Amino acid sequence: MTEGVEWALHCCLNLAWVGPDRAVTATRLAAFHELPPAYLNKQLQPLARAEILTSTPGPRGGFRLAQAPERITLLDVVTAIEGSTEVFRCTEIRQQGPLAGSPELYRDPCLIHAAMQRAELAWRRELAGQNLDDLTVAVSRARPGLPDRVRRWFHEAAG
Amino acid sequence: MTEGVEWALHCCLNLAWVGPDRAVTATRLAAFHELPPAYLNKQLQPLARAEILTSTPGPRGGFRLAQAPERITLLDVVTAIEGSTEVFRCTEIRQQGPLAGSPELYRDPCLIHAAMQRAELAWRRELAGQNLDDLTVAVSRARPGLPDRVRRWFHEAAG
DNA sequence: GATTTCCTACTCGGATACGGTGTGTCCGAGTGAAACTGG
DNA sequence: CCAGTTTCACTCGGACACACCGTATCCGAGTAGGAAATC
Repeated sequence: MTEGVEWALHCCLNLAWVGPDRAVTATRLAAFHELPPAYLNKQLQPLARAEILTSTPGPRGGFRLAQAPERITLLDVVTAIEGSTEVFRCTEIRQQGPLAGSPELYRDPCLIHAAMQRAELAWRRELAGQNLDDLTVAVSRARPGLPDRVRRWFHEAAG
Repeated sequence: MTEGVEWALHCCLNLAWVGPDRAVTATRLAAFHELPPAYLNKQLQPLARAEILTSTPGPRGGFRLAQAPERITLLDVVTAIEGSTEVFRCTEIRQQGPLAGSPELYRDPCLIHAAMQRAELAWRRELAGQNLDDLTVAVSRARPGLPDRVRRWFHEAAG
């Protein structure tokens, strides 16, 4: 899995602290975790295309959450970065070889593929069951003072 | 995910049909699905290291299942090929940046990491819940005649 | 004919190239705010 | 003082290199079986 997923999740969480009123530039989001700014910008763009973030160019521009945190699931972020293709790619090799008959025999799904799909479905279900708001709640419980400090840091020197 | 996982699963299934009495060469396993023989051999080696298969060199050598099919789970095969590292790599970027304090503050786990771990655990649990024997049973139900034909093909011209 | 020796073909196993994708960087198009000018 | 215009710094967005890992191939080490030679 791409490390862009990790960056995107942390950035979404930070944007959740800041709130939708103020836009945060990719450079500033990168500075918060010491990430390469241009590359982070590149990673955030699929999130904007997926309508998880909104991006505004120009001065006082930047990124902000496009929806309420409770409406953005972890699955949304992951699929935005990694794409919606299954991680296990079934190339249907069962249809190749000396014993492979006519393609009509293979209308029923490949059972190995099906088994992997079940596992992947469980993974997706778990990811879809948690949203950004759950994360903010959990973090504010584990680190009561942190959210305000983060919010203040993003407000300061931002304009 | 590597396509080697798909190959390994199909090969393990075929070896389950053949049974542990006879060894099957990588070349013959490859021919059954029209795969590049040398590369398939390379993919089967981690399975041998993981003691899922046993490999014997020399004439009449090849691969065979090292354990009973019901003792080999899909998770075993996947981790043998892909490794046991988590697919989501937490690089602890929360510890980097201007607001990152001393490392002692980060003894509690990264909550984003924890959330991804939960999803991955669900995935692993689903994979561990199915073994090779389940697959053979399912296939023999969906395609009653297939197992015997596969068995015969691997027996013929093999010695 | 039995036994020992040698040889040969066969198999896995690791070492060696190639290509694609993730990683990282740079520059241009567009925008909004601020400054300047004129009334 | 205020409105209109111009300028300009700032931001995203996509185009351009680099590196690593998955893909693919080849050759050597080791082995088992059989053939040949010997007793």
